[in-house]
Amino acid sequence: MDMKGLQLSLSVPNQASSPANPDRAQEPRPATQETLAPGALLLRGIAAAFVPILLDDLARIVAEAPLRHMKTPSGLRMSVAMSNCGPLGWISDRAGYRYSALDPDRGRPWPPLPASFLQLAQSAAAQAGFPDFVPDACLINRYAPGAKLSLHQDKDERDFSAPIVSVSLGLPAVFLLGGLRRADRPSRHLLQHGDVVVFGGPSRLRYHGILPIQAADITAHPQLENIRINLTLRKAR
DNA sequence: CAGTATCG
DNA sequence: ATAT
Repeated sequence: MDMKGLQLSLSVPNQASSPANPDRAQEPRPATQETLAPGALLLRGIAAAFVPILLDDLARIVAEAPLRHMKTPSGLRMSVAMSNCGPLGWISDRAGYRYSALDPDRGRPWPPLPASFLQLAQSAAAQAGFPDFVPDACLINRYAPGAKLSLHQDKDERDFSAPIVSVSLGLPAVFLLGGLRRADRPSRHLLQHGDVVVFGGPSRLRYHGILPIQAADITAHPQLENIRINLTLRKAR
């Protein structure tokens, strides 16, 4: 049977609807914000004005520190390709999850955190009630169609008082936001190009994840053809 | 357990 | 959805 047709006909609970008018599908969306949970805020479209400089900086970063598929501690390949910038980078291998000042693939420091990343993250954090956010790590995630990130907690940082700031570019994704226990049923939220999620305070340790990405035609940015890029800024130390 | 396999 |  045609499972794709069936899935397209099903509504996704708790998920925002897409624009009905195709002519407006890639217009800049007005900046709106939605509280997903206490301490978790979705800022729709706020990265739009930053996109050209973000992509320019991103191209230089991944030219120096290439995206790669890390391994889980159990030795399995992650479907999301990752790199980092900033003083610290999140890495995963058989030795576990941790932050490292050196890119293990190159034996060199990660590229610097660009001003564009820092300014966007601090602006988003301030709007969410975290005016003093100073990230020291940015994880870069590249999702091709089919890539996903199953439900997990960000708990490798020393300082849980700082929020996580997550920037979405390119293909849309369904974001799962769970509770503090893995068994808590997640809510679902559509993340689109230019959206930023900030989660901190009582939501800092919520389980979260991304459903498998679906291919689509976004057309606006050749660098984002058929991929989703997620920038996740953190204070690791 | 940031993945995958298997089950009803 | 559930085990791991």
